[in-house]
Amino acid sequence: VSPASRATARPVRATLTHDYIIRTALAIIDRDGLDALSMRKLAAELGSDPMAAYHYLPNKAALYDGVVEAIYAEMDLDDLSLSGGWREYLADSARRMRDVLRRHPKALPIIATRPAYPPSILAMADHSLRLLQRAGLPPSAALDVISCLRAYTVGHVLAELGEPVGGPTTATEDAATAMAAYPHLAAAIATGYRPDEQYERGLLALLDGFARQRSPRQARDATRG
Amino acid sequence: VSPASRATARPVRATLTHDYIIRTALAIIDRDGLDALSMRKLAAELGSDPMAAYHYLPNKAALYDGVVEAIYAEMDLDDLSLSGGWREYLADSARRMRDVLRRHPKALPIIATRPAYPPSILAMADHSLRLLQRAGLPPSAALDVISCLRAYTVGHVLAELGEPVGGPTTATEDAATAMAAYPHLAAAIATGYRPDEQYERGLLALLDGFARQRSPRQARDATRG
DNA sequence: ACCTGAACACCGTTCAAGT
DNA sequence: ACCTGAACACCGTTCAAGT
Repeated sequence: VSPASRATARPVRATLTHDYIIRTALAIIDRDGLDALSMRKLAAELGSDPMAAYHYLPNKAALYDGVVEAIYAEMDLDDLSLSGGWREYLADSARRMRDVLRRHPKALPIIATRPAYPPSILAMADHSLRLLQRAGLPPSAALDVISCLRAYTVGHVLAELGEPVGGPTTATEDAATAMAAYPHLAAAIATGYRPDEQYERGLLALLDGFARQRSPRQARDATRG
Repeated sequence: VSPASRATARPVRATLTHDYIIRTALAIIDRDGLDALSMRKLAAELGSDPMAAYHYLPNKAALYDGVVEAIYAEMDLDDLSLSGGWREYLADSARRMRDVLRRHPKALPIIATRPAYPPSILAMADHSLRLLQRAGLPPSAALDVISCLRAYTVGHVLAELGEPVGGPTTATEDAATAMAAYPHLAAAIATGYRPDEQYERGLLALLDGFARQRSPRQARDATRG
């Protein structure tokens, strides 16, 4: 490595691979944000012509798809305990999903909206459904359970870490001042924001609620009063 | 109005107002999608120079903020019953939120990520907290409840109607083929997708779960077995 | 096969100018 | 005050060309 090439920071070049392109794109997103990722900037980071990536990808949307796939691939399920009951398994896999999303806050808009069916997610879903059906739930109800858990998890991470799509808000009144007129809201917010505890509470509430739906008689009794 | 100006479709021009600009922007998003909204296209629709809007808005991000605000303003709470218990009120306001989000699927990415504290939302939140505290919850726990409900609602609508941020996916394998290897998943999906019922199930599960957390002894008993 | 480079039709926004 | 129009520094992608 010559001193000159060391001085030019990035372009060390590793022959360009689909995988290498995707990993570089994810690095740019994590570092500079979703809007900062352009085909031209990606090329500069790769040390190639802006058009070189098009030999491995049909368009920029495919780049996004690859990035989402790469993120989900980070979720390893090997140490996910299969021995516990359905509640433990569903809770653990939801927490694991949350952890992965939280690792890439700048990528949340594409994670939350681009379709992706990576083996990790599908395997988790399949095992979840198996456990739920074994516990007495019909297939459609079981699917509802895991769909709602996923929706809750994505929504919660988005609320916690999601950056405004379309660029930063023009600083007008912030939350604190707007809420001054609402006493209960102001008081509640003053107690602080603890996203981990909040997520955990909602997760357990969802699981408890679904467990109760499993036995309708019990649920009906509890609803009164 | 001359025949010529009637022939040129759009540019009827109404002197340009902040409100009129925002409403036109929302109409473009609803019709053509988020990426189709450009300052130049907006100007064409308004019948003005591309720079005219900058007299009412500092930048495009402010346009997005206005659009989100306008969407939330659609939610009218006047007929939201205040007489029922906290569960009825929380369920109703969550459903109302969902209805508004579903009316603007193309705008979901900005709704889900841009901060907005419109009176409608704040008033709803405040009343919810009041009811929850009256039911015995401490302020922080009450805030957790409504935050989780909002996260769940946003996440669910996003999963149902969210279009891929960054453009349509390059058609590779679709969901159906990818899931062939996962029998429980395939069987569950074959039963069909009913988003309304699914949302309702998750909503009630969340509320049931939170209701149970309210009385810890009862919850602890139910957890075993 | 893999990569380049010019070119096209777009962007958001600045800036000086018009009324 | 309100709006225009040229200009700047960007975009994603097509297309012909190089090795």
